[in-house]
Amino acid sequence: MASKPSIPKGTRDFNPQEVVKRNYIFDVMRKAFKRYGFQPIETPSFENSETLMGKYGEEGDRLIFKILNSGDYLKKVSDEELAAKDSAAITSKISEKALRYDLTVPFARYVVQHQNEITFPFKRYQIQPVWRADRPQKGRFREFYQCDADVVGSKSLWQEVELVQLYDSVFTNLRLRNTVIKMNNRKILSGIAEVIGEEDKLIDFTVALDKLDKIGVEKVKDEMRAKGISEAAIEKLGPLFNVSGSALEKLNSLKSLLASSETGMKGISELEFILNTIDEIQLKTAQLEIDVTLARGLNYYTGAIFEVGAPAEVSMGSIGGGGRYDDLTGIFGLKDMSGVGISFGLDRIYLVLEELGLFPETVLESTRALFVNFGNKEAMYAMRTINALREEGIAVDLYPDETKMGKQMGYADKRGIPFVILAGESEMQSRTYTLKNMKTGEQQTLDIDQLVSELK
RNA sequence: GUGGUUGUAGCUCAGCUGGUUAGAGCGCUGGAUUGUGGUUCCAGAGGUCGCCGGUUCGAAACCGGUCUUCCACCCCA
Repeated sequence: MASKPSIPKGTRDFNPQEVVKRNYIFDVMRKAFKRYGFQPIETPSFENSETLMGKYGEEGDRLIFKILNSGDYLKKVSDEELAAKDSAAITSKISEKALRYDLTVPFARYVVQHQNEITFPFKRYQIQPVWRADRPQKGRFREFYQCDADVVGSKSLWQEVELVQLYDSVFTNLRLRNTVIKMNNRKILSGIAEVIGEEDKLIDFTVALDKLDKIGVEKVKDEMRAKGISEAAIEKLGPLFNVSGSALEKLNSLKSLLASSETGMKGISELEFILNTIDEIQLKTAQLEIDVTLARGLNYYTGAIFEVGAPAEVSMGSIGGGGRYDDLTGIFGLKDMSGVGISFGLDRIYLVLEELGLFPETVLESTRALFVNFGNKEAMYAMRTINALREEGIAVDLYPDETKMGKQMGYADKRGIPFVILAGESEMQSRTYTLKNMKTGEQQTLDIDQLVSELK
């Protein structure tokens, strides 16, 4: 006997209700992307390994799903290598392709490859699944969707301003209020590292700093010490841990800390511009905050760093992130092409909307009305009407079998179909229809025109 | 990748320190109700207790492995 079928860890099936709700989110995003002037592209679900490997740090390489070569994949591996059991060395010989890990790197590859066809600045959006060989948790899957909007070929900070507005617009349209858009700037982080004389430990330093709100000042300092950052340097960070107040106040205290760093001051002025501009324009529902400890994200960010947190009442990691990367296409041989982009985590946004009950009731309605089947003669009468209604763009259906009415009504009820139409012998004679509202139980007798306007 | 946790009917879960034929609620099927669903009543179907192995006279329960779930770390959407 075959054992019960199953799906791989961290993957999911979606039932009709779930797909409909996911599509609702996709629609909101797609419309917003379009309204902001982004154009859609798609890239393959798998890339050449060399395109992906090494782009996300050591941790990232581990999380990339590798695809085994076809055919005799051990052919290129020598007996010595096999005996040594050196997985890392063997991997590159038995696997030349890998599943997409995010949408940004494939996009960079796309830009370089199609640079002569693209008109810059190029604004593209991309909604596709990505895969990570991570250990699943709540809101963390091995297959999930990212929805990215990026602009390449412009260094203007107006892009950052627009992306903040795009976040605000999407979350507002999803009725998700009080999202927090946290912003930082990589130049500020570099500036701090410079000021404390630990430039070469930038990554270790930022990773530790990023944990501040989670583990507290002392543990952050411990981690910095563990990574070899000097006591004197940690001492100089003192003011950083006490940065508080409004966004502009935070910027001011940073200014005194970073006065001696040209890079740091550049980061501050960038942040200041974005902040002031947004302040002028105003956001609808999101809050824009400065978070100097925000350092997550990939090592390729060079300017702005974004992260969006869900409203405080739901416990969920970030539901979006992004930033500016001045040199991403450089990896693929195209210099001086600055890009900035943001990403939405569809699956996490879904969980948040579900938890807060924010899906509109109407998204679940699939079929508007169901015709009861009274037999072939009546079904023929119904089918002509069904065709007419479908021409009008109304989703209607005929119950396929001639069974007891109770069963047919029960079917409509369970499927959440709001109307049932009875068209039996008496209705046929008077060329009418009995329309039953399943919510109120009310029934009325209508002719075809009335039926159409009632269902529209 | 490290540490922990979970798995019993379609779903949510009981099942005491191992002891006959494994239970409940909801759901499902049929009937009460041959042109009226959601309520009520009656009847019924459905489980190799995640999987493999071990301990035992006897395992859903104890042990080991494995898969899965969720959680923390790492990292991230």
